[in-house]
Amino acid sequence: MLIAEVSKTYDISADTLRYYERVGLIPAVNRRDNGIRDYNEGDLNWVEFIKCMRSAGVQVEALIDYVGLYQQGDDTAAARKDILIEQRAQLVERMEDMQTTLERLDYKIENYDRIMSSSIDMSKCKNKG
Amino acid sequence: MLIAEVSKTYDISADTLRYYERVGLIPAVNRRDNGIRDYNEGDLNWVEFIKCMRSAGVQVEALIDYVGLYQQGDDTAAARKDILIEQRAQLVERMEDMQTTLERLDYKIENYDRIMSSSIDMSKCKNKG
DNA sequence: GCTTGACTTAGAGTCCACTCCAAGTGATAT
DNA sequence: ATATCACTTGGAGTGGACTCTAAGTCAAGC
Repeated sequence: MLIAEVSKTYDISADTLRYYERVGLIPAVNRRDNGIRDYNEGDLNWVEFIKCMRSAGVQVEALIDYVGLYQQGDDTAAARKDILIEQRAQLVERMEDMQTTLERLDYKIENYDRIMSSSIDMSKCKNKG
Repeated sequence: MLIAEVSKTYDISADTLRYYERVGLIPAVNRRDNGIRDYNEGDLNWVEFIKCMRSAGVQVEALIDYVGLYQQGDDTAAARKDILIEQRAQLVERMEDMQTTLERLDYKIENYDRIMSSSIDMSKCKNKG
């Protein structure tokens, strides 16, 4: 699959796909004889995985480390797992912060509901009075 | 409360506190006669609110808009509420992405557990055989 | 009276993660 | 053969959110 179609399929710009490969966030992509990228299934799996991780805010550097270890072979499985566990922990922490903020936003929004409905009541009184 | 103590209390650098005020992310802070910031309770409430929002990734610009409206008075309550609702929606969306990624990480970590325990079994066999 | 230390400002610099640009190649359509 | 178009590269530029620097003010302690 050419980069344009990958870009469309996964909604990632071609520039970003090239950038991901350049910095080692995905392993080197399969190429045609003329050097043009021709993503195979394995390449697409990486793209999809990285898209998922990035959409959750997992840092590029952690993913680069992960991919680097992956390319060094099976011996690195334990180190790779450690990276995933660490990233998971950070993810959970961020989600907890977000949950706190969500509750606070809900509270404030409810408060605005109350304020605004009471001001409507007052205007009704005015109109009536 | 002087900026140094606010910085310590809320774990936000003095530079960041000044930056927040400069760009309008919090309303102008109370000052002593000589111009030195002396945060009162209202100021601290803003600091705490902004810290909470930023820790969840709510964008600075949305918060600047919110604070701007707040300073324009009660007429802006509806617009402020709209901002909160919009930010809440974005927050929920990000949390959903994160939930998806979390599940995927859990799956991969479990997978590493399986791979690695099977490789331990093999080495046990080796040692025994 | 001089040093120390916390504060002030405007503005420059940094980091991350892209995003864009210029110059060039190579296959296809007219 | 010439234009079009998608692709290639290295490197420069951008946007968001800080973070740091330089130059200066002010109050307290020796």
